[in-house]
Amino acid sequence: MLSNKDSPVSLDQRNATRLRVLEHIRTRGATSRIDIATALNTSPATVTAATADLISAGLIKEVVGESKSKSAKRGRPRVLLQLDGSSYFVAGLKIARQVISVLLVDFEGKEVTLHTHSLNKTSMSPRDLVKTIYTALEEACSRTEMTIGDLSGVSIGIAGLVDAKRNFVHWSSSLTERNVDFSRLFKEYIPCPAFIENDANLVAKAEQLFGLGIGLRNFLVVTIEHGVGLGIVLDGKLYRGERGCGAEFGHAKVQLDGALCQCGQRGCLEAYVGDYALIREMTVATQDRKPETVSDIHERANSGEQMAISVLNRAGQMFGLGISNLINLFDPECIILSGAQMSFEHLCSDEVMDRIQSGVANVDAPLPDIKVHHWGDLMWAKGAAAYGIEQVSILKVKELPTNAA
Amino acid sequence: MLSNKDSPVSLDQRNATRLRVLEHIRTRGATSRIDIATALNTSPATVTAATADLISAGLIKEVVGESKSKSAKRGRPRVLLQLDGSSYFVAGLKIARQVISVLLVDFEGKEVTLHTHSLNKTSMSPRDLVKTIYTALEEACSRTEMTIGDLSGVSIGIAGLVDAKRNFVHWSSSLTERNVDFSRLFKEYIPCPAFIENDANLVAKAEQLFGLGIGLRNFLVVTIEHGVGLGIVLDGKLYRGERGCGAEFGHAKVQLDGALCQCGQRGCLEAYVGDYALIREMTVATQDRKPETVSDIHERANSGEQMAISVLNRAGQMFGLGISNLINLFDPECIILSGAQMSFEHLCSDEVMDRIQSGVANVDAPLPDIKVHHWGDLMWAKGAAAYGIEQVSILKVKELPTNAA
DNA sequence: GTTAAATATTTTACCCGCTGAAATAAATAT
DNA sequence: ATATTTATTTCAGCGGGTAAAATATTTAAC
Repeated sequence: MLSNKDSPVSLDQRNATRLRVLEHIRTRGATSRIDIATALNTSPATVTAATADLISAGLIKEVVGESKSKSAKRGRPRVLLQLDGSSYFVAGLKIARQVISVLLVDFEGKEVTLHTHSLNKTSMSPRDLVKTIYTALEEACSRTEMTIGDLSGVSIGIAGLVDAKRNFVHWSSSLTERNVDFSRLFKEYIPCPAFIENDANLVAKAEQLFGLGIGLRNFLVVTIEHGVGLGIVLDGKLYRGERGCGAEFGHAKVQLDGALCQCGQRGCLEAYVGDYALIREMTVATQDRKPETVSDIHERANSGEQMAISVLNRAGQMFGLGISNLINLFDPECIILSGAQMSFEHLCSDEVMDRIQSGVANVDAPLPDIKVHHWGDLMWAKGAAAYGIEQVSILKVKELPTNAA
Repeated sequence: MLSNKDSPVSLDQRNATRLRVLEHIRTRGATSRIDIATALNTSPATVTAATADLISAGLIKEVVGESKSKSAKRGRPRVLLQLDGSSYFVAGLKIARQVISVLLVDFEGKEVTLHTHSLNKTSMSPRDLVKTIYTALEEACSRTEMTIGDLSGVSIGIAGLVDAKRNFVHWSSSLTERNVDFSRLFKEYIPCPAFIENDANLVAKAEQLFGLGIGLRNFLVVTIEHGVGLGIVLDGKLYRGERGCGAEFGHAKVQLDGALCQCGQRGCLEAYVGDYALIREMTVATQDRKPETVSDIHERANSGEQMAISVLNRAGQMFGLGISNLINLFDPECIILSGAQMSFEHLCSDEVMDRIQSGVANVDAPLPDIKVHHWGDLMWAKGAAAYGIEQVSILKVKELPTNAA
C-alpha cells in the first residue's frame, strides 16, 4: 500500500490557488466564477473546485445581483461570489503614544466597533503591554455581542523596528525593553493567533486591500504623522528586509551631520519633517509663542508669518528630496502619501512635487503616480485589521481539508 | 482524442525545476544527484529526470572525481555532475567611454578570449553602436576558432537607464539618442539572442554567479568607477523597478541643492564621489596642478597634501551616508562594494565604515556584511557574460522537449 | 408555449510532474 | 563469493490542473 502522506508541494500549490481566488474576490468584489477563471488565467473547473472549498470554509458566499462586467443578453446568468464577512472577526490594534485603538472588523473589513483605551504611560514593559492589549480587547468586545474567544485573529501595529515574521520587536518607543519576542507573550495572554507589525507596513497593507493600492504590485506607502514611516510592497508582498527592519525611511539621512533626531543620530529625514521637529524649530525661532501642533504652524503660515512659512517650506524640500530618492531606487508604479490628519498639506504642495520631479533621474517615461490619501483617524487600526484579515485568510485556507469532503 | 497541447502551468513547473537544478550545479560546482535532491528538498527521482534532460541538452555532464561532501566508505559511489562548458559560448560586452571590451566565455564562465575595440567617439547613434558591436564581436571571434554564428548569446552592459526586459535604453551617455529600442536592431545585426542591461546590474549578476554573492538571496552591489552604480538582488532576482530604471543610486540626492552633477541635477551622490567630481574639486582648489586620475589624488593624499585628504574624506563621508541609507531601506544580507581599479580605498576606510554604522537605525542585530571586491579590469565584461549565461540557460531549458526522447 | 441558442457551471476522463517504494547498480567489508 | 551499503533508476500512483462533455439556466425566436 502506498503512502497517503500529503506531499507538501501539492498541498501548497492548491492552497496557493485557493488564496489567489480569495484575494481576487477580495480586491474585485462580487465576481462570477467565469470572470475569476479569465482574470487568473486558469480553467473554470479549477475555479469551481477552489470556490467550493472557500464556500465550505465560510470565507466566501454566493450572492444574487448584477454582474459588473459585460452582462450577457442570453444564457445562464453568472453567479456572483463575494466575501462572507459574517464567519470570522478580526481585531486591529494600533499602539499610539497616549492611546490604544481597537478596531473590530468582520472578514470583509467592515467596522463592527471601535474602542479607544487610554494609556497613562507612553511606554511600558512587554508583559504590561500585552496585558493592556488584552484589557483593551475585552473592553472592545464588551461593546458588542462578541467575546475575545470569537476573534479569529488579533493584529497589532506599533511604531519601531519589528520583525513581523517572528513577532519580534527590535525596538519601539512604546516599550521599555529592546529585543522582545512577543510570540510567547501572545500565547500566554491572547486566545487566538496574534501578529505584530510595524505600523507603516500595516498602512501599506490597508492601501493594498482597501485603499489606493488595490491591484498594484509594486508601490510604496509613506505615512506621515508623528514621524515618517514607509511600507514597501514589491510583487504584491510587503518587503521587510533580511532582519525584518528594512523600510526605515524616517531615519534616512538627508543631510550630512544635520539636525539632531529623536533617535540620537543626525540628519534624519524625520528630524526635518516630523511634527516634533517642526515644533522644535518654531520654538527656537519664536520663543514666546510655542506652537502646540503642526496645525498651529499651518495657521500661522496661512496668516503670513514668515518664520512658519520658512519652517514648513524647508520640511517640504527635505521631504521631496527623500521621495525622489525613493523613486530613484525603487522606480515604483505609485507612491501613496498616507496621513490620518490634515496637517501635511505642506508635504503635498506644488513646490514639493517640483522638488521630487527635479530629483528623479530623468527618463522620457511618466513619473510614478504620487497619490495623497487622507484617511480618517482609523488609518492605523484599519491597517492592522487588513493585515489580520490577510493572515487569518492564510490560516483558514491552510486548515481546509486536503480531499473534498 | 484528447488534446495534446502542453498545459503552460505544467511546462513552466518542470522547467522551473530544471532551472533550479542547473542553478544549483552552477553555484555549488560538481555535485551528485543525491546531494541536489537533498539541497533542493525534492526527490531523487525528480533529480534523475531533470539531470537527464540537462545532460541531453549539453548543459551539464557527468564527471569523475571525489565528492566534496561526506564521502561514504561503502556503497555505490556518487556520480558528480558539473556544468558542461563546451556546448555553448557566450559573449559579454561592456560599452565604456573609450572602448568596447568583448569577453568570450564558455558556459562555465571560463574565458575563451578577450578583445578590446577602441572607440573614437564617446557616444554614437544606436545603429552605429550595434554595427560597432558586431565588428568587435567579429574581431574577438577571429582570435579563436569560432565565428559569430557559434555564439549562443550576446550580452551587453552599458551605463545609463536601461529597461532590460524590453532591451530598451531610456538614456545612456554612450548614445546620441534617447529612448532606443534595441530589440529590432539586434535582430537586424546580431545572429543570436542579444541582451542589453545596465552595467551595475550586470556586475550584480557576476557577484551572484561567480563572486561574493554566491548563495545569497538579498544583497546589494555598489559599483565604483567613473560613476556610482547599484544592482539590487532581492529573492535571488535582479530588482529593476516598474519602468526598468530603478536602482539609480549614483543620482540619489545626498545634499539639498548641492554640487552640480553631470546629469544636470544638484546634490547627487555621484557629484561628490564620482572620479570626475574629485578631479573637479582638486582642480578648483589647486589650479596649477590638475590631477589626471583619482590615483593621483590618492598619491597626493598619501604624501600629506591637506587638500587631497580633505577631498577624499568628504567623498567618503557622503558615500557612507548613501550606504547607510541603502541599509536603512533594504536591510540586505550583504552589501558588496565592487570596483575594477584600486582607486577606491578612500570609500572603504574605517572612517567610512564608522559613518555607515552611525547612520544605520540601531538594532541589536549585526549589521549587514559589507564586503569589498577588487575585481580585475574584466569586471564589467564578466558581469555581461554572467547575465548572458543566465539568459541562455533559460532559453536552452525552454527549448527542451516536453516528453523524454 | 415550445424549441433553439447562448452562456455559466459542474462533471468526467485524462495529462503532467512529482513522489515513495522497489528494483537495479556499483562500490566495500567480510 | 557473498553480504552490506549507498546511489541511481524505474515504476505505479497521487494530486492538482485541464479540455471536453454534460448539465443548468437563461433569453430569443417562432
